[in-house]
Amino acid sequence: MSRMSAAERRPVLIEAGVRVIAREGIAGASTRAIVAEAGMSLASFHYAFESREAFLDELTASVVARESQAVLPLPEAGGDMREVVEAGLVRYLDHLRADPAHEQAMLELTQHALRAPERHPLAVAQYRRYADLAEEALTLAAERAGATWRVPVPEVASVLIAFSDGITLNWLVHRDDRAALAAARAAADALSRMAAPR
Amino acid sequence: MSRMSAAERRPVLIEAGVRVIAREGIAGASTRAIVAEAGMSLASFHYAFESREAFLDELTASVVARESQAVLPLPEAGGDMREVVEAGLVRYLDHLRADPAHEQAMLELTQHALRAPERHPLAVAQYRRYADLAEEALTLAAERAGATWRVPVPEVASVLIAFSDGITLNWLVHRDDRAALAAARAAADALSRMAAPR
DNA sequence: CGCGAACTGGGACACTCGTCCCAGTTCGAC
DNA sequence: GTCGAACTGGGACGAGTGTCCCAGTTCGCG
Repeated sequence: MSRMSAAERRPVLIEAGVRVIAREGIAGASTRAIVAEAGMSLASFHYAFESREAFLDELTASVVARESQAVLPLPEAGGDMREVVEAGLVRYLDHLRADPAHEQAMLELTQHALRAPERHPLAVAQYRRYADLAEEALTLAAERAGATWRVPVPEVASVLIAFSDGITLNWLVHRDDRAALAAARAAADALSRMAAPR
Repeated sequence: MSRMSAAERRPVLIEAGVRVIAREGIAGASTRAIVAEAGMSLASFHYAFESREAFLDELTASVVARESQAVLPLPEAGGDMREVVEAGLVRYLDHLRADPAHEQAMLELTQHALRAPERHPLAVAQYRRYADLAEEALTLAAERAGATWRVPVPEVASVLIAFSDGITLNWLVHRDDRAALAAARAAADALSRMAAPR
């Protein structure tokens, strides 16, 4: 590997790590597998990162930070709240179908963070980010639909995230687009009932 | 370890395996950790099971097979469909709160099964079992509420499972009972709208 | 009682893992 | 150009892994 500063190396390793985890899971993401994917030597890894755990923590944080293209911007669908929310969920489903490995990797990172108490804040931060995105999307949706949320937006967002997670997990198991769409429709229905026309 | 036939040993090892996975995750469920938990020697493990993977497969199947106390029987709540479904979900939440490690273990087993194509059928079977339970519960709920499902029950079940999964995952991250209840209420609302009074 | 099959414990194997070390190379600053 | 710091590759380490082997023990059956 040509010369490269530790600071430049970190993002390269993280990209490689994301690819390996998507392909093989966290269990398969050994330091050796990661440096092989990145095309560098093992020593470079521990020159750039203190440990594999520290690497995984930074990877999680970094991948979560840019988790935004999935839902936003909302597709420009008109209609009432139900339709707008459903369009948003359908858009998310498209994203999921386009890159299932990525979403599966996110799930695995969550579970990995859940396993050790000292990593729990990472999982919370991950979901904090999801919540921010969801709130933004929901506010936008209310604007589009000309409605207001009767329930505080953060609470609506929390329900939206729970629904998306469940739909994701089920789609990963069955790869059943119809079922996912049906669930998305039901979710949109439930969510839209937390809003009232303005 | 006192003398024991391979056939008797298998369930004992599986119980031990479930405890280890709940405590330490699949990654921590080494053959040595499992036999230590079961109080037997390493050789007994491979006398009873061909390999660790075969063991995990059988463990998954066995644990899924008896996954039923969580939802059924439905608590005897009267009321309309929304109330009955909500009561069922609340009951599931109680079960989740009582033994989070178990639900987390189930999630990990699903993801483990999703990782290798040859184990994918196991994940599907796991969800097939969930679907059966959900269908049973939904049919019972319709009876209780004196209503009928306007949508085929299997489809309602699939939505119910997606919602429960999502609520579970989010509760495992945040341990936020209020948020889980809010999501359960929203889910019950959406589901009940797939039924009509008889 | 005897005998063959079933089961046992302990040790060993080949391997992978995260991490570390160290002698070399390459760079930027002076 | 020199020099010190930054970076490199390769090899080694100790620990942990799944699996296997084998000499012993124990049991049920005849």
